Order: sequence, then structure tokens, then C-alpha cells
Amino acid sequence: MYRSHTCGELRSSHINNEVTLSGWVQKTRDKGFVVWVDLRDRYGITQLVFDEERSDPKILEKARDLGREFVLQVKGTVIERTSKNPNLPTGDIEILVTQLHVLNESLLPPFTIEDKTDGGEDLRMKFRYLDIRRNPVKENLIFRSKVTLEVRNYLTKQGFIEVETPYLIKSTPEGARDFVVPSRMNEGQFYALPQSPQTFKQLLMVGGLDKYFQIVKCFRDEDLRADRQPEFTQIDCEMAFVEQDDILNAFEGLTRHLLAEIIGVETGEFPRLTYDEAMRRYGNDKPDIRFGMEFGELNEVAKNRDFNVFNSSELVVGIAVPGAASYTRKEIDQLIDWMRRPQIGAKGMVYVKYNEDGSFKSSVDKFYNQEDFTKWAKHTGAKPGDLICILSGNIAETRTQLSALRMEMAERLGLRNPKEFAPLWVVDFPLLELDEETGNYHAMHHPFTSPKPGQLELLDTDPAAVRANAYDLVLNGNEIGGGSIRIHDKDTQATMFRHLGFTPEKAKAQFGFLMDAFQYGAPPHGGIAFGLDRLVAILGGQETIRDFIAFPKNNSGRDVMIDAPAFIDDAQLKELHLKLDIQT
RNA sequence: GGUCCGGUAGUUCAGUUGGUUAGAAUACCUGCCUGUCACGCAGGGGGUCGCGGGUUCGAGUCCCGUCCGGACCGCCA
Repeated sequence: MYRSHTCGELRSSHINNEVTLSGWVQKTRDKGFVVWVDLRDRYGITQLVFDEERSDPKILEKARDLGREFVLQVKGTVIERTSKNPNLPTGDIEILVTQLHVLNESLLPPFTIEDKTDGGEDLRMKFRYLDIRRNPVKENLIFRSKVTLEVRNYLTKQGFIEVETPYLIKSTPEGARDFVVPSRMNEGQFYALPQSPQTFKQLLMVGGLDKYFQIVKCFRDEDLRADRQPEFTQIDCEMAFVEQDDILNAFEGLTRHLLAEIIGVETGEFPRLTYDEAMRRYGNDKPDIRFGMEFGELNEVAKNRDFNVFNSSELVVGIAVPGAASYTRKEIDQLIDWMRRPQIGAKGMVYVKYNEDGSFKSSVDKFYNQEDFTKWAKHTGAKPGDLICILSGNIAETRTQLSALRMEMAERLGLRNPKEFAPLWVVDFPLLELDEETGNYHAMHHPFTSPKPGQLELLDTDPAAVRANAYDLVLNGNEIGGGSIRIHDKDTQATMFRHLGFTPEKAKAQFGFLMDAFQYGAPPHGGIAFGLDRLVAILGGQETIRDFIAFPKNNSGRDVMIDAPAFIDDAQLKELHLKLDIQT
């Protein structure tokens, strides 16, 4: 028996018990006459004691030689500490060790295994198995396990069935790039790893399973970000015989359950914003509504003077930054420079200081009077002490830029409190999106999304105006889930494919199986998928999903621990009928 | 595909206008220490300044290239 107790559970009630513990050496403190060893396992830390009076001299000597991260098994008596440590749950007791067994020695770890480690990101990833011994990482993984368990419990109770769908499927040209897998038995042919189990879950609905979910890995061969990994986990869900409201209600229930069970936060009914409203009020289809600074459109009150920049703009729009009227000229110039960086790309920014005394001072005093500014303040909801920041230009770009400013100012003002949770639904997304490069429309969500009733005809005349039965769940400025009511009849699906530029032959080759299935009584259905990594990170109050993934990839899609991806040898290539077009 | 930031001791970092033997903290090692728990005290070892080239009497420092890491834009149905 390696242990009778864990390193986190012994208390003063265990005094005089004979116990056996196993764990890692966190640290030794050699005071000469006495040696203490902090023994750590997943559950906590227990102090071991060896001294000249009570310990076998051989064991005391052995204890002096212990290094960090040695694996020990000890047998001993639980005794009361002479001086207790109130910062440690086990701080009232210690183990007077009678048997010391080194189960395994350890090299000196390249960084300290402590909550505030001295190790950098790179090193921690390379030695991730050591990083996982640290509390912050360990607790994140335990937290993730709790969330997935709650998801499974809740959905199962609601009658959902978890079904596994295949990972080796077929590549589809639309959307993200696929990771592909060469087939040895089918010369020259490739599987693709799924970007999502989309078509399979729809086929499960045709199969009559009615309520499906799966916690499933998905793969996209696109560039990474702090909140994006090439392989990631979705909570993938689909329901039959549902309308949009049924889906929203079902998964608002799941989200509310998670917030209550995991965080202990009770949330009311989630607000529902249309996509158009979200863009108008926040310039963003995933608005963070933990704070205000809503957009105030100023076309009516700003385009009536000699200021050509505004007069020639499609949109003039501003936000009121609370308390920022006190910014110095230098601080405002720095803010404008920040807005002009290529990442944001604003050409400039007009500002109006709404002074505490009720007067206004602006960069466009030449063109506007105090009466104008009063109107601007009203439109942006500015109060004395606020700084009104105004951008102008074409609608889409200006909104994107002002949204970036809104988020930046919220960050600087500390308004993005990770302990606060503000969920909302964004609904009625456009069905199609114009690809600026090719000039073609492509599906904004995916090609199986149904248009709003009666809008199918609009596809020919004004494709951009068609709205879809598509929705996102947004939490604190992050898209944590998205879905749609699907097309379930083959004619509508054929129409959609035609508008997306698929010839009937190509549509048949790519998605023939789905259109075939739709001829055999496909029920009305719809669903949603949550990004689990992102959801867990946000619930945990953090932005970087990497910290919630046991073995994540780095910025360039590499696993620096196992050093993947890697070249394969010629024999392997030959077997797969592959030739590389590069020198290795 | 692009922009920005970084790479110096095991680790995290500092290093002034280009100028003597490249520093600090921490970790590690040795010794001391009768209750430590961020123990303390004394001492010690530890460096191809990512790599390659250039400028210079002289390069950690300036220039060019390259590799690696991070953040972001494009991209992510």
C-alpha cells in the first residue's frame, strides 16, 4: 500500500495515527538539528519532520539528501506541531517519519514547481508534465473536468444522447482549411479531420435520435491566437422538431445551470439582440455588455457644418469614455496614435472633452459650437467629466475601429471584471457574407443554415439582406456558442448550394449523402455548438485557453514537448504514395 | 502572407553614448543554525550574451540576414 492518506487530508483529529503518505518533495528546510520536508501530492502539502532527538540517525541523514521533486513514500506518526502554520490546511500537524523510502529520484526541475513559478511560457510548455504539478495549471484542469461533468449531467437529464461521430471524414473546400490524413489503402486519397461534426449530427436527426450531444475534438488548419488552437473541443448539440426559440431556451438553460453550479452566479433571462442592433450599438457581433459606452450615431447632428471629414463620411459615430475628460493633450494624442496603428487602421479621431463645469473643448471647435456638442453628448450619453471619442468613415470599418476603442478603454478603466458574467444572445445573423477578395457570397455560418421564413426569394435580388435562423451565445465579449436552424428539405438545400456557387455536380460530390438523406423524411432540426476551451477559460476568469488545455500547441501550431509536427521517413512516405516537394 | 515585442547564469531579468574582469534576484552546492514553513547567516560554483555575417582599434550594445518564442492583423463556413 503506497498510502493510507493523501497529503491534503490530515488534521489534528488524526494525531497519534500511524499513516503512510506518498508524494513529491516540494522543498526541504534543514535547520541542523531538525529537517523538514514538504511532501506534495494533488491534494495538498503535508510537512514531514526528522530530528536528532526522535529520528533514527540514518533516516535523518537520508532526509538531508532529498532533492526537489524526489518521489517518496513515508511511514510515520501524526503529531501536533510545536509551531502551527495557519496558512496550510494541514498546518496543525506534521509526520514524525519512521520509514523513508525514495521511490524515485528527480533531476533538478528547470523551473520551480510553485504557484508563482520562475519559468517562462516556453519552458513550461516544453516540460508541461512538470507545469501540471503546479496548482494553477492543475486547478484549471480540475475545473475543466467539473464543467464537462456538469454539461454531461445536465444534457443527459434533459434527454440528450451522447453519440460519437467519426474523425476520419471528407475534406470540404468551404470554410476553414482542413487537416488531411493520407490513406494507405486508397492510393492518392485523403481523409480530412472534421472542422465540426456538422453533417453527421444532422444525419443523426434524420436517424431519429432527436436530441444529440457530444463533447468532441474539432480541427481547423488556420493560424493560432491566444484563444484559438488547431485542435479544440466543442460541446456539439442538435435537436429535432424545434424552432429557434426551443434551442435558445434549452441552451440558455444549460448556460444558466453552469453559471449557477460552477460559479455560483444566478443569471436572469439572457438579453437577445439582433445582429443589426448589436452592430449599431456596439459595432461588434459579440458585444461585451458588462459595461456601457454604447455607440451614439451622430450623422444627424454632425453632418450639417463645414467639416468635410464628417460630411463625406457614411457614418459618424462616437462613444463617451467615462471620466476621461481629464486626459491631457499628450494622452489623447497617444490614444489617437494607438487608433492609427495598422491593427486598427483609423485615419484619425475627433474628441470632445465634456468638462465638469458643463463646457466642451474639442478638436473641432472651429466647426461646431457648444450647442452642437450638447447634442453630441446627448446622443452618446456623455456626462460631465467624460471624453467623447468620434470616428467617421464607411459604416463597417468605422464600427470595427470604434469597437476596438471601446474594448481598449474598458480594459484600461478596469470595466472588464472577470468575476462578472454578462451573457446574451445575438440573433438574426445575415445568411451570406461577401468575400471581398473574390466578390462571391459565402455562408456566414455554414451552408446548411436556413434563411428566415419568406426570405428565400431575396437571395436573387439582395443576397446581403437575407437574414438567417442563426444565433450566437456571447459571454463577456466572447462568442462561446453558435448555431442555427438547419435546412431540412432537399430543394431549399439545393437552392442554397446554387447561391453559394456550387454546381449541382459539385454539390452532389461534396454533400450528396446529405441531400440523399433529406429525401427520406428529414425532420425539422437545429442545433448549437459551444467552444468548450473558451467557455472554461471565461468561466475560470481567464482569456488564454492554453492554460485550460493539458497539452496545448504553441503560437505556430507546434507541440514543443513532443516536437510535433515532424518529418516522416521515406518508407512511410512511400507506403502512403507521397512525394515531398521540398528539400528536407 | 504581414506588423510589433522579446532571446544575456538552471530560471526571471538589468546591462547607460560601442570601452577594464558582463551584474542582481532566485535556484543549486558547502558549512553553520533547537521549530522552520518565501526560514536565517557565511561562503562557493555557474555565461559560445540564440545563430551567421558586417561596421569598428574595440560589439551583449550599431547594421544585415536567419532561427526560436510571444501578442496582434489577414485567416478562422
